[in-house]
Amino acid sequence: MNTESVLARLSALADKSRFTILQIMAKGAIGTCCDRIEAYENGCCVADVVAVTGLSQPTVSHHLKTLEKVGLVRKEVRGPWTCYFPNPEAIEELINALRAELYPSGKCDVDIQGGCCS
Amino acid sequence: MNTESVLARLSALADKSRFTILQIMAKGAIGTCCDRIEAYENGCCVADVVAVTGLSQPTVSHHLKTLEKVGLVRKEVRGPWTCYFPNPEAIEELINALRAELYPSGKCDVDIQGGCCS
DNA sequence: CATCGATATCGATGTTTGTGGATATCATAT
DNA sequence: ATATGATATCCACAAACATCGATATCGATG
Repeated sequence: MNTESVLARLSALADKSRFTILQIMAKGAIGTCCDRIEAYENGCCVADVVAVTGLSQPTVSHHLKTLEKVGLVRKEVRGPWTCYFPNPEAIEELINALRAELYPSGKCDVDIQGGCCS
Repeated sequence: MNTESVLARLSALADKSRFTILQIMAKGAIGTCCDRIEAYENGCCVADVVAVTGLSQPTVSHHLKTLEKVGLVRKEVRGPWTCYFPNPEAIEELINALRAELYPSGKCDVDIQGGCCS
């Protein structure tokens, strides 16, 4: 995972609305109106998120698109509904990247232009 | 860790400049100009970050303050220098929170107002 | 106490982005 | 084909924020 992707996922997660969407997906908090999503799938359609969050439909569509673009959710059209499903692997990748990039005493792979005295 | 703190840390991490600052701290990429920081401490003073990133001094001070406010770095005044040190525990806490909040099939602790059909 | 180096704060600016109303698109059923 | 429900896109607006020049504050030193 390159730094750009890490930053994109962090930005996607850092918004309250999007974080809430992922939470309710993860917790199975949505009794979906879409008759093509099984409970174990932890998925939801756009209207579900609108109902639970109180956000407008365009806003929800926009957030889901953002989450999909960075790989945090997977999109699947099922009949008239567009269904979204969480992608735990993306979170795991992000966690691994954070550990690799931000934990002290790793080898230096940053371009150093020298300290202020060099 | 409450959701508010998680979002604050994610926002702090999601900025390219701040992420870079944490990277160069973690990797020990700074040959510091401050004579009171030992190499093993992975710390740096403000001027070091200015030199390495090319950002202005006010911008660097602002970013370091942001990082400190959310607990990602620790601040310590040593003589004429203000030194900053990474705090790996904050990242670990964040990782644990992400796993707890966003991994599917946990118990639901989100306030549900019902799906769109309820 | 006066000066100097280091950092923090202030104020302004330009960009990004979250939001929602209006509208278009898409899939399905009749 | 036409209508209807579901979602995506377009557009505009407002709030948040990254950035930096100017200035203030703070610590050390002579």
